[in-house]
Amino acid sequence: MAGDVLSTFRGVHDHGRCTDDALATAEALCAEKGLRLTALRRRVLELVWSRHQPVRAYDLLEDLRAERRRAAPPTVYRALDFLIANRLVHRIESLNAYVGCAGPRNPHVGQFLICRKCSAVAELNDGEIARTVARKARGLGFTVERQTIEIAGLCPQCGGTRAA
Amino acid sequence: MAGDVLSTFRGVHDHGRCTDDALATAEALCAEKGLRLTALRRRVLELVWSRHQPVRAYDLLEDLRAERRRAAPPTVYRALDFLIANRLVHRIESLNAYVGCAGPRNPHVGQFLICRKCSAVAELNDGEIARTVARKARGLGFTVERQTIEIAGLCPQCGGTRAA
DNA sequence: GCTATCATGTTATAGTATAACAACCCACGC
DNA sequence: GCGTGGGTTGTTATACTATAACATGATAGC
Repeated sequence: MAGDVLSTFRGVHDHGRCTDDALATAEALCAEKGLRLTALRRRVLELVWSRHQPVRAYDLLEDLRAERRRAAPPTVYRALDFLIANRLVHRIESLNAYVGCAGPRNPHVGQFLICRKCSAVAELNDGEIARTVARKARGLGFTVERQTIEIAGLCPQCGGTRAA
Repeated sequence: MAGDVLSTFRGVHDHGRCTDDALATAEALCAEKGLRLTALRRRVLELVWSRHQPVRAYDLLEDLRAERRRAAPPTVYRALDFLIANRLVHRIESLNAYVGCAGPRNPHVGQFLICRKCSAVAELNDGEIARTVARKARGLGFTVERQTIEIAGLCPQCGGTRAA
């Protein structure tokens, strides 16, 4: 097993459905935990999911402004902070961009395959990678708190080799 | 074996010496490859090494300006571009900062342990991690071009567990 | 020396993110 | 109901990060 692929590359799934699912899951999760998924936060989450690509903060801001004229940078950054803190969204460090978290209920670390051609992103949740990294770090006396693993290259559609 | 640790945490080595070594290696490498390690580029590389921490571009700029009044943002960014392209410097994506590459002659991928308390960074060159990541990605049909692996936490001095 | 090329200077601007304080809203206890 | 207290959002300003575009300068090979 290659591990769970929580978000697949473009074309491999029903995108409208995955957005709806993500919102429903977010609603349920926040209800369980007593978190306030306000209209603004919910809408930002929806906008993050609305493209199948990493989205930049100022693109979200532009979208938001179409329907909420008062939106300013802090509006979107604060919503993103909430969503990230509660694992509903991930930040892709190497792109300064954001993607919806594909499995907010799973314990996970944030491993991403990022296609440089079509910008599609797949989120992995591979325990073997996470454990290997953690073991090596521990062996050096380092206490791991957060793993940022971002793999750039070409997705299968854009020139990757066929999967086995 | 935990793999090579190419840059150790604060206090574990002779820092003045490692800076000198890095510069000497850079000189030699550029001479071999016909690259122009100009005074500016050499100085920026030296400034990157001069602290044992990730350095931000505008801190480098401030340092540079003390001795070269005409320095502007492109001055430092262009020098960094050259140094990164030739593997003499790494960019830490999660910090928007730069560190000297500890082993520019080794084939390597850029794996970093980053202490959130003292900001020390250790560069790993762990083949097992790199191979595991590459194998998983390949298994999904993805062609890997670049791995960004940044592990945040606490170094041994700041609260990490003792190394075995 | 000429010239092509690469390097640097210079000005301006694009892109990313946060500080600081004001206003609002809503759940809760009185 | 009525405050009141915390969390959310509005608002303005600014800090931080990076690049575009064009001018000028240095260098190497001919």
